[in-house]
Amino acid sequence: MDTAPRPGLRERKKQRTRDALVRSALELFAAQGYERTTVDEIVEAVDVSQRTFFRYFAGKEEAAFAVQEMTESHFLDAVRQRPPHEAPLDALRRAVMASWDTIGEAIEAVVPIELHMRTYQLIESTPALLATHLRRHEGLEEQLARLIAQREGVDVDADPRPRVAVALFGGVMRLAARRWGAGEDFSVAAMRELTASYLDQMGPALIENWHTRDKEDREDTRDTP
Amino acid sequence: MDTAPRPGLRERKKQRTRDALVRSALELFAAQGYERTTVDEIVEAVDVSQRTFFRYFAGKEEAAFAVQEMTESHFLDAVRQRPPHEAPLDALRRAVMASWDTIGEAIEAVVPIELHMRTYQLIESTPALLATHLRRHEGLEEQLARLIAQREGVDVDADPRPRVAVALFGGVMRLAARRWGAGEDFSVAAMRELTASYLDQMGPALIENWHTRDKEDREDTRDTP
DNA sequence: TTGTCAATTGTCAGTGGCTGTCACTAACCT
DNA sequence: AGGTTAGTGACAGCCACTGACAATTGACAA
Repeated sequence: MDTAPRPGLRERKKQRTRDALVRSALELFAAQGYERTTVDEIVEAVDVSQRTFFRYFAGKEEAAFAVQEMTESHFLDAVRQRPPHEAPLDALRRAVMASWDTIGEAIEAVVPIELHMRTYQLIESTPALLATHLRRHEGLEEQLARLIAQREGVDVDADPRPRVAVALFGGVMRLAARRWGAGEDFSVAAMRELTASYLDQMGPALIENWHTRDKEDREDTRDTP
Repeated sequence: MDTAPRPGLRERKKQRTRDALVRSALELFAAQGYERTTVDEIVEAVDVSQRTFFRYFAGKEEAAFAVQEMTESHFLDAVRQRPPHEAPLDALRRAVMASWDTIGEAIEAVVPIELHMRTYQLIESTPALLATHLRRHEGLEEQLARLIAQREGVDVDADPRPRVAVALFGGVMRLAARRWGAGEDFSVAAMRELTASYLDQMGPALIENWHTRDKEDREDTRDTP
């Protein structure tokens, strides 16, 4: 089970180079923006050739998502650890909250958490990065759907509910992230509160009539009711 | 209100050049794929300089989404035309269905519908295009949320329900599109059916217990219920 | 220790998307 | 007709990214 028997010098060196590239990239991105940072600048700070950078990362973007990658698999693990009696959406919600609490350490091993939060904010505000982020998010939804289907003992392709449930959940999670990025408070606590409050609104938003009181409000100024 | 008083020779020429570039691009994309098509190839078929292409489109991608742009604003119009007594999610659903019916003509003015469907399929299957598509989709959701809030007479930023409702709806619409792209039948009819069936599952997916029968299934193997 | 093999890296040359600049031409306006 | 403006082409250049080949270095055995 232990995935670390003994890395070996070569492996360790590789890991160090990779981490250094990620750190260099994220710092430069945070300092001057994603587009205004060239790959040459990134590699210069680590003192490797540009070609080496592209051997570690398929593109400049991949370096920007290196830490995100970690948090995503961490979240998937959190979902897997949810007790099976929890309802699907409940399990997803609790998994998110739980993973916020424990992801910190893993991140710090590569970059300061604050830098990661700034990167996340940068992703939300940089069109090119946001686009890639959303594509990755869809990939995650597919994996989640399979997990949920497995949990509930149904077939992902035969029963639409796993994918629909995850789509609903994912839609709201994205909304929370978007609003978080548009706000002022870039703390984890703010993210957590926003997420919770939006998830709470899933039920109310589905209710047919949003106006429980003052029906006068709906006097139609149109001709055909 | 009429936005077409008299185009003028200059305007007409510009429109023709733009349409020709879109058609050329979409045909080449469909024939050899997005990445394998160079801008030089696109402009050569229309006999303009590469520089001109980039004066019409911010990038190669923008040409790929030219027709999508039309369908999106068409859909927004359909939402605006929904009678105010329909519940938000009901109005959205009916607007989608209605816009499928009437979008055809507008598309044909630029490219054959079949080419548009192939392009849509290409977008779903090309990572770079899919990413951009998803970003555009989020932009659309924001506009939708404002529309819904206006319809219901609430404040988009004070009341979370418009954005949540749209997020739920958008999530399911994306799921339908994704599954459509993964399937075999690339017809509008197939898309319509898929959409309807997934929207029907929104309620069921939110139900706490997916297993209506055999409660034996849920005997908890854990200690803390 | 040393020689061999394979993985990692650097160098170089090139492609393709995209931008700035500038001069030229064609459409518009009076 | 003549001046103004918009659209265009040609050219130079930046930057992300790739293929090919040579140089280096860790891994491992003789």
